[in-house]
Amino acid sequence: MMKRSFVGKPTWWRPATTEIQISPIREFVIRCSNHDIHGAISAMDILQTLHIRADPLVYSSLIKSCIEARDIHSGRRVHRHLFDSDGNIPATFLINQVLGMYVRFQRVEEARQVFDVMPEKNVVSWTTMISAYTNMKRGRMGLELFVMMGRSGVMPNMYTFSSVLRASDGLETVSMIHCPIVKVGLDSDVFVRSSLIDVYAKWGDLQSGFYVFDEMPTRDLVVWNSIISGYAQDGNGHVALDLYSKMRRAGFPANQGALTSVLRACTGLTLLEMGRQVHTHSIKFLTDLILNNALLDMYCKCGSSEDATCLFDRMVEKDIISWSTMISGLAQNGRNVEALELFDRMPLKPNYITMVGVLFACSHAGLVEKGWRHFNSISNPGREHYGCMVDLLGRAGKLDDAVKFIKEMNCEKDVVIWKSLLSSCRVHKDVELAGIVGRRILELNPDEEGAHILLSNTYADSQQWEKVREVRWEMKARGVKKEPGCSWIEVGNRIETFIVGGSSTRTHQEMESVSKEVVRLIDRVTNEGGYIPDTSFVLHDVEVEQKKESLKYHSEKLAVAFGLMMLGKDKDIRVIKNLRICGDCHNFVKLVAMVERRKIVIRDAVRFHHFQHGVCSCGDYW
DNA sequence: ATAGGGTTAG
Repeated sequence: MMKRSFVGKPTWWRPATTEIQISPIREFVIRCSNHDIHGAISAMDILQTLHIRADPLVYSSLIKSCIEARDIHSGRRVHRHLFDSDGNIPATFLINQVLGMYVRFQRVEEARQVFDVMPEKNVVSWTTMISAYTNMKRGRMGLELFVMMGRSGVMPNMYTFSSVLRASDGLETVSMIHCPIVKVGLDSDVFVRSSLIDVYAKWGDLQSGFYVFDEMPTRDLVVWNSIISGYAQDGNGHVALDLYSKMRRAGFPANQGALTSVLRACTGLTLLEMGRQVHTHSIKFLTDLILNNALLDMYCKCGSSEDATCLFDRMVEKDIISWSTMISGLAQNGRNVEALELFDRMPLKPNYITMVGVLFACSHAGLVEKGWRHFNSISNPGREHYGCMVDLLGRAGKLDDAVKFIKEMNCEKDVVIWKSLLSSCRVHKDVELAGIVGRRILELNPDEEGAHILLSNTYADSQQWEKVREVRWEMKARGVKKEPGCSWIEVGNRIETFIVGGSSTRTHQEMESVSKEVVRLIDRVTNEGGYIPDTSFVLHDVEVEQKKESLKYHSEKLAVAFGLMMLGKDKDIRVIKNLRICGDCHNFVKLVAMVERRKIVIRDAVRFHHFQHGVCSCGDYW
């Protein structure tokens, strides 16, 4: 009798590859993967011991489930399965899915390892890696991969371009990427366009960004917001607001992103009333963290820390930006102690920016000891932190300590640091040190306007008119111009601007009545508040009467007078000034707030002054 | 299977 001989395993035990035989298991795996990943993977283990290769859909479904369940361990098991089963190389699209999974789990290096050994990389593989790197702020690597991709002969698509644009490190790179986009006609894609607009704006070429925007046949909300936020961030709030209303007229609804950009524009322009209006539109998005943070910042920077506090207390979710915004916002509004208390209550780890706000609060509250303690708690202090400390020591009159600190500090001694010291020299009338520091600044940057002014002011304080003339002459020779004092106030839906001695938005006649109001106020505070003009703030060597005359027309006085004339009794007067408020105006406004029984808020170049009942929130320490 | 915009200091 012939014996039947078997070679290897019996035929019925052969790896089954047909759809019919595996389909029950496949269905089991897919069904499991929705609620029980471990069970599903165990089923895969069984398949493997049976030498049954699951079909791609099974893997695809499993990977998706792992991502959804945020289960990286199971993800790794599926990954191993994919490559272990009998040496076959998985389909590229499956490996791409594995890449995507690791990227989602923030494991770019793991993704990279898989990517590097992929035999066939397609557009998706490359794009997944490039966008992973750009999202992790590793743009350099993203660009490198983009170049490698080109060399490997794979054509980028719109997905690739919109990702790689965000990795660009300067205008040169942007235009280098822009060229091929135009060449292959991918600039019609809205994603590519919004990336282009954003990245042009980011590197300071808003004009090119606007050009990309302007020639678009079809736009969507994101494209609109890209250009709006570009202008808002560039400090061009008026253009941003104008574009926003155009967007609304074009029929687009205001979503979170758009409202956030509009708020930023309001913040930049210090438009509190408009900001409030935006707030009412924002209640639809009550829980949007970014929008809330923008609102906090708007209220703080528009001088209403009360509104900011109220919103902050109601916010369900707060991140480090919310806390940092509130801390420095309170400090900018003279609520330094509260700022520091808030910092003590903060449940999150402070970052670089948080500590800038904390030190700012210490320096404006004159808390030297506390400032030192906080400074020493920073593990890796940077330029801004050193700057705050110089400010802190200088303001407190510890000029020697400030000099010592600068000498010993482990960071570049730039113009900002020296300017901070120079302004302390002026406050504490140290003419000698001012001369040295001023010269130092002008060596670093001969066209530094602020240093010239500070220096000449310091000399003027101590009546060294010869030196004042010297500095003024040097400014003239260098063509350095003093920025004229300028104040503005929001009345109705308009902004009224006042420059020294006049107005840029009112007629001559209207100015006459504003001047009359200033005179009336001066009389009133002189009689009822004992106001004496402090002519030491007039910096030219002229007769006393002439000095008094010139003080009258400081822009902040005009703006305050205008506000009192135009706004209802129940409204606070809110004025913004481009330079620092002068000492005479500071005293004057304190008295006006008292005799007129009004709350007056002036934001100068550095911070807010809240005047009420004859005192200022800064405690005259500024 | 891969893509775009919005928030804190200076």
